[in-house]
Amino acid sequence: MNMKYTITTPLYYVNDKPHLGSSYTTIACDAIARFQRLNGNNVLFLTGVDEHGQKIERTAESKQLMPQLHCDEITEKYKYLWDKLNISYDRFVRTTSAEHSALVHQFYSKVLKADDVYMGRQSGWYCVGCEEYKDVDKDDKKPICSIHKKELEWRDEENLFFKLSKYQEQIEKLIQIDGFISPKSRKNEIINFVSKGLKDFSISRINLKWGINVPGNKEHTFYVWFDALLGYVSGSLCDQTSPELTDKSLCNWPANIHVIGKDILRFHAVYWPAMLLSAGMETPRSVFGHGFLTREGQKMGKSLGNVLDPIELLEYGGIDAMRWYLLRDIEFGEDGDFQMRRFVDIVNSDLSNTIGNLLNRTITMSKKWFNDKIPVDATLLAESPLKYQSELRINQYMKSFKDSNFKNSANAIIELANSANLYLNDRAPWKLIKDIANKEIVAHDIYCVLESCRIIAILLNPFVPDLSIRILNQLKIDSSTINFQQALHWGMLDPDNGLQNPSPVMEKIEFNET
RNA sequence: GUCAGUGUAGCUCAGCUGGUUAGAGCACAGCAUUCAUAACGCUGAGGUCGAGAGUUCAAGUCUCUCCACUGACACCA
Repeated sequence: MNMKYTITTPLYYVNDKPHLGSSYTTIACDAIARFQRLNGNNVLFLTGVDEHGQKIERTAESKQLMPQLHCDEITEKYKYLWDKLNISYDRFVRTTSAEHSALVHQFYSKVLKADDVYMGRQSGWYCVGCEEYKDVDKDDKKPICSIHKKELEWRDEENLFFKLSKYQEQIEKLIQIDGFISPKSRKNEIINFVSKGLKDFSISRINLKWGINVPGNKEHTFYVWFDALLGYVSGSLCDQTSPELTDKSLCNWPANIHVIGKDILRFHAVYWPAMLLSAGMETPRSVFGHGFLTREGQKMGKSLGNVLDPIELLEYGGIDAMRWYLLRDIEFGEDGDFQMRRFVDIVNSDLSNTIGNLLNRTITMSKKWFNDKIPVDATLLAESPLKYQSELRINQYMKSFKDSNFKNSANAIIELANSANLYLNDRAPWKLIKDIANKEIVAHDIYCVLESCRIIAILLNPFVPDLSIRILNQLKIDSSTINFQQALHWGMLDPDNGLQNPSPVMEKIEFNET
C-alpha cells in the first residue's frame, strides 16, 4: 500500500515541563504511528513545541532568562522524555525556528491575498494565562479569570483580524463529515458552537516582542494560536529548509489525524480548517479530542500538589507498564482516572502473569523436551483451535485500532493469551510427555502456543514496543523488519529456529503506597 | 440557567429495540497444582442496577421528578 500517513501531537506549550497529560497524548500518537507503519504505510509522525506568547515571555522573565533560553531548556525536557518513552516521532517542530517563521510569513501572505485580514480594535479584559479576551462586565474593577484564578488585564489595542465568519458554511459542512471529529460526543458540541455563528478572531498582538513579526505591521506579532497551528504545516513540508507552499512541497499534507486534548478541540476543528481554506490548502482529515486524566479521583493541579510526574512514574513502573496502562485501561476519548493500585494490578496481571508467564512456561517445556527444535507436523497446524483464536483476535484488534479504540484492541491480545494458557491447561503436555509415544502431539501443542506468543508479541508492538522486542528475542525472531501483512499469518514461526533461554520478560511491579 | 452525556459488584466497564435467579476482567477467599514469574486452572463471596414516583403481566432497559459528576453555551463574579 505505502500510503502517506501524517499524524500529529499538539505542539506543546513550553510554559512548563511536560506532564502526564502530554505524555498520554504522545504515547497514543506513537501507538498509532507504529500501527500505521506496521501496516506498511509511510508515516510522518510529527510532534514539537509551541514557544511564543506573552505567557512564555513572562515565565522567562520570572526565571531571569532570555525567552529563547527558557524555551531551549523546556524543549530539552520534552525531547528527553519522549526519548525515555520510546516515542518514534519523525520530526520535532519548534516554532522559534527560522523555517517556521518563514513559513508563517508565506502563509500569511496567502491569507492576505484572499482578503481575509483586516485591522480592527479590541478592548476588554484579557487573561494572559488563556491568551484570550474574557467576556466579563466592563465595569468590573478587578475581574479574575475563572480558569487561572488570576487578575485579568485591561487591554485596548489594535489587532489584525481573520475573517472566520466568511467560512461559516464551509466549516459547517466540514464538521458534519463522518469521522472528521472524534469522539462523537465532542462533535456535537462543536456543531452546536458553530451553528451559533462564527466570529472573526484576532491573529495579532501589539507590544509583544516574543512572537513572529507581522510583515507590514511593525508593532504586531502573530497571536500564538495562529503561529502554533502552522507548526503542523512547517513540520510536514517535504523540505523544511525552504518553506514554500506549493503542491509539491506539501507532499505530507494534509494531516490524517491531529490528536489533541479536548480543551483545544475548537482551535483544531474550526479555526484551523478555516485558516487553511483561506490559504487555499487542504484541511486535515480528522481531529481526535481525547479526555483528561485525573488522579485517584481528583483533578491534578499544582494547587492540590498531586501532580504525577511522568518521569517518576516511568522510574517506578517502567516504560512498558506506563504505556500499557494508559492505552489499555483508559477509554481513549473519555476522561480517565489514574489509580496507582490499579496501575500495578493491571500491568502485573496482563503483562507478567498472563503474557510473560505464558511465554516462560512454554519455552521451558520446549527446551526441556525438544532441546531447540520442535518436530512439528505442518499438516496438523491448520486445524489448531489456537489458529482460529488468533485470527479472531487479530480481526478484533485491527478493527478496534482503526477506530482508535486502544482498550478493545489491547483486550484482544489478552484474550489470545488467555486462550493459549487455557489450551495448555487443557492439553497438559507435561502429562502427555510421560508417554514417549505422545511426543509428536506434544510438539504440535507446544508449537501452537509458541506461535500464539509470536503473534501476541507482534500485536503488542504498537503498545509496548520494548516488551514486544523482548518476547521476539526469546523466540529468536528478528524484530527489525516486521510488518503486519506478513507476520500475522499462522505458522510463520520456524520450528528449527531455536529459542533463547527463558527469563521473565516482564518483572512484576511492587505496590507501595506513596 | 439552557442543552447534552454519565451514574450497574471494592476498581475499570458490558448489558441492542423492556422478558426466566443482572454479566466480564482485575482485586479478594477457598481448592488444586508445577510446565511456569506464589504464575496458569477451577470454585466462591461481592450489586435494593444514583434516589423517588409512574406506565406495564413484566423495567437496569420506557416516562416524569430529583440528586451527583462531566462538558458545551448563556449569565454572574
